[in-house]
Formats: sequence, C-alpha cells, structure tokens
Amino acid sequence: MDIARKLFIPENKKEVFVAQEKYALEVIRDNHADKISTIAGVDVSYGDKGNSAYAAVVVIDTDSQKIVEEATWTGPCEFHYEPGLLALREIPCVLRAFERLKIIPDIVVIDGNGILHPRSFGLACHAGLSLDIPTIGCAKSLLMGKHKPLKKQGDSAEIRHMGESLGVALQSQKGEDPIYVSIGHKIDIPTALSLVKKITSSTREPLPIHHAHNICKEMYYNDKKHQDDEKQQNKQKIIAMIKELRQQGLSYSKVASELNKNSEVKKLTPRKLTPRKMRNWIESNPD
DNA sequence: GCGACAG
DNA sequence: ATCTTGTCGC
Repeated sequence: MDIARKLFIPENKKEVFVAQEKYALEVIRDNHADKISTIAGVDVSYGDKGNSAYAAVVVIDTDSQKIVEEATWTGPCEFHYEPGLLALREIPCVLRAFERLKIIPDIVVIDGNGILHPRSFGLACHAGLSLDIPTIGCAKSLLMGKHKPLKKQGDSAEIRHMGESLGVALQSQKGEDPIYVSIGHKIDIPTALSLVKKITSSTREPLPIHHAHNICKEMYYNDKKHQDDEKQQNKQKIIAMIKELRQQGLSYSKVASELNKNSEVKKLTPRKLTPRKMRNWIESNPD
C-alpha cells in the first residue's frame, strides 16, 4: 500500500519536540472506523548491536483471527532509542514494511503509545497520521500516568495524568503484566479497548503484534550479521579458555587436546582447534 | 534539583 | 529493544 503522508522530522531534537506538538493537534480522537474486517499488527526488533532493524506487519481477519497477509523489511537502523522519540527509530522501518503490503487494513495496532506521551504524539499517532488509518497504541510498560490496580483478567483502568484521561491499562492475561492502550489516530478509547480485548484472548499482546514479533525474531536469528556476532562471541569465550590453560603453563598442543575433548567447546565451534590457529588467536587478542 | 523514561 | 544468567513449570 501507499504511504498517505510522509511527516517532516527535523534534525534538531528541540525542533522534533516542536514538530511532535504540532502534529499532535492533527490527531483525531473520535472513532472513524466502521467495518473492521482486517487488523494489522506491527513490530520491530533490533540486532547487530542496534545497527540493524527487522520490521514486520501482519494482517489478520477480524472474525476468524487468521493471518491474511504478512510483509517485512530489514535494513540499517539510523536512530538510537530515546524516550519520547521512539517514532524516529521505528517509523522509517514500519512504513517500508507497509509499502510492501497489498491489503489496506482497517485498523493498525502498534507496539508503543499513542497520545499517552509527553507531547501527546507517540509512535501510534505518528503511524496513524502517516498511514491515515485508525491506529491503536499498545505499550508493554507505562511511560507516564497512573492507574488503579487491576485484579482479574479482562479488568481495565483509566490511565490519568495531570487530571487528564490518556489511555487504559488492560489485564489482558492473568499472571502477566498489563498492557497500556491509548489512541493513535481516528479511534476512541471504548472502540479501541473492546477491539484490543477481542484480539488478546490468548496472548498478552494483540494477536497480530504477537505474530509480527515472532516474525521479527525469526528474521533476527536468520540474519548473517547476528550469526557472525555469535561466532565472534563464541571465539572470545574460547580465547578466554585458552588463556586460562596457557597460564597454567600448558603448551599449545596440550591446550588443543584438552579443549577438543571439552563438550562446551564443541558447542562453540564447528571445527577442531589446532595449536597453530590458537596461537594466531591469542597473538591477535593480547590482554 | 532529582528521578523516571514506550522500544 | 538486546544480552546474560538463573529458576520454574510442563
């Protein structure tokens, strides 16, 4: 699908604040969703020490709750996370995943807040204005405000801040932490809450977000950068073991025979260690 | 001034 | 968010 509107985001952080305050005035807090036959869920994971992003959007059918379409995007991540500026980090990735989607969903649920935000313009609002689709924010921790305690599954409580009602805490599953629902765009809280309740009957997070999260994780684990990272970490562990044995005065060939029969080492490296290879490792990793 | 702070 | 370690339940 096409992106309805690309919001201008200044370079300067102070100007980003001003832009968020300006865009917040455009957020529609009434219900503009009528026939809700499809719901999209979005999530983003990070790897390669925060330099790579993995985004997924999953569309489900509202009645059957079956997946009707998925789209993903992987690429470099340009921004570091900062509280209140999550959208800068996630929106570019999210929109590129939406560009690869054929269906135009009726509602979008996204991992993060809507108007429950220091400048009333969280990730879900940003996504809502960009896509021009009714959007609900669903955060897994409370960014701001307070609410009364939740007792049983299905309970919800207003989130209030400075005398304003900015969202709802929902005990979506028992024994787990609540989720925090707020308006993204073109929806009201009663509609958002009843919809989120419908799609959290078996998961803490709305089902399409849950699916999107799993897809992001899978992309992350399949990414060569992550696998290279893991190899580097394993190599460092083995180097530490070599150094330890060397300090006990063992020769490299003695260290090799010791480590090659160590079951821990067999899990860390696919190939056998040779004295020659170990000497190179140690010499290129001085203390 | 200090602490808290979506992902 | 990710990483690591340890603990618990099926």
